[in-house]
Amino acid sequence: MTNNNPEWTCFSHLDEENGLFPADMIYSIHTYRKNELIFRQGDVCDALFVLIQGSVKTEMITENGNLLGIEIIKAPRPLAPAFLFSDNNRFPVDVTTLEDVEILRIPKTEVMRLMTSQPDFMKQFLTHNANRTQFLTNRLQLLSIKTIKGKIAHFLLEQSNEQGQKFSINRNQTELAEFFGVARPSLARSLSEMVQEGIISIIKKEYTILNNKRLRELLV
Amino acid sequence: MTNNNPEWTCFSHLDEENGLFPADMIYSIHTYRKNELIFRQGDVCDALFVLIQGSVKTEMITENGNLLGIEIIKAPRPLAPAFLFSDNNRFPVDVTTLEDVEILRIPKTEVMRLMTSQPDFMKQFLTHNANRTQFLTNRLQLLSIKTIKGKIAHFLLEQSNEQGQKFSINRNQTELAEFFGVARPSLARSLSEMVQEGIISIIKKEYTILNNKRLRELLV
DNA sequence: CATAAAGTGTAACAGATGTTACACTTGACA
DNA sequence: TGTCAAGTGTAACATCTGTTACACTTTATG
Repeated sequence: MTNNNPEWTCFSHLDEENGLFPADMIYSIHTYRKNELIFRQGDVCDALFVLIQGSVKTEMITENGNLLGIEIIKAPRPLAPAFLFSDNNRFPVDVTTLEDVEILRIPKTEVMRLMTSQPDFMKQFLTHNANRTQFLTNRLQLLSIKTIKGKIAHFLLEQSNEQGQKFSINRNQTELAEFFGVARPSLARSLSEMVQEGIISIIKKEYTILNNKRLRELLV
Repeated sequence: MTNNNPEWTCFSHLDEENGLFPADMIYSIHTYRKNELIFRQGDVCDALFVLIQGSVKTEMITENGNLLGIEIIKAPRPLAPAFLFSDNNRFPVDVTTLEDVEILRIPKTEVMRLMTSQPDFMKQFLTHNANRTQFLTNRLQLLSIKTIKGKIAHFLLEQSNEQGQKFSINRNQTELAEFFGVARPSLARSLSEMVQEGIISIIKKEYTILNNKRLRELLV
């Protein structure tokens, strides 16, 4: 999960007239200076906003999975596209620029028209939101598990689904602890206990699941 | 947030030919008996499945807000519509019937066609998914708060945004505790401490915020 | 190779929450 | 009105996690 979502790179070359969008698309471009508050929590979200230049920060769950706090969004990416069509279509957070930014604004009605006339646009929009939902669902599952060992088990079992019993994890303990929303020494304690109990082994960043059954039991 | 989502009631009368869908819509109807496992976690989700008769249970976050566990879905409602368009389009959970059910299946390509040809269908689909995302985001914010008093503060402040400083909550302590994912006596302890500290008052199910500032400080 | 920075293992202690148990209050209903 | 079930308040104790601190190991960099 990266901030530079390839789905939306088309927008970064909007001015090159690359033909992905109809010539008659209704839109406007807005520029803001560094450190401007451009959306407030509660603002009505009646258009699709796409960050096409620069970066902003919001306070929400981050795309790289860390807990609530500051999320930094870099162009090109849409801003809260899921809220455009929700019944309570208001921004859930404040959005502040980190540098000079350019934002593409497409009115909701125009988005609707694009969706019906441009299948590729629709597909991108749907896929982006679907991925976001899946990501949120997964994070929610992880956070719903209350014990640290349970979180570890959930995470490792997910990895092993994709990569087998032995795999490497490219995050250090500090990053993992943030990802789980726990304190680093607490994570280290849980990990070393799981190693001592023979459930997993850790050599550098190589994790091996030794006892699948007992790992599953930790999920609770 | 109710299980009988009015957005989708159109599907419950599909056989009445009410004209909401084109006569040439491609679909199939599948029936299952009670206690059948109809989807497995990991199954590819290549069509839109709409439960039009009966009820099923899944293990996920529930729509009424309780933590992981059994979610009961009653017709009419789509099953995991967000996963249809995600890159990893697989069911995140097992789905089991609770009674005899009927499921409408619309292939992905047909969904795409409907979306472009039927603006109302598209709108319903988008709105449903948007609401779901908003719901998940909100739950995630709540779960990200680690202290019980913080969760209570988040919840009460949300209520007061909608209803002012004084409002009634139609959940009992047990339900609230489940909603927060904490133990009931622990919730009771935190509530009574907040009352003693003069931050809120509780009379029956009437909650009043007495000290907005201190309540906010509990969010951390 | 030397050194600093980053990462890891671990311990002692504090604080928060869960568990269990029980008394009391309220509300529904015969 | 009496009775029972559901809901609430609260206490004692167990358990888990966070905090802080520090030593050790590994990695990056000059």
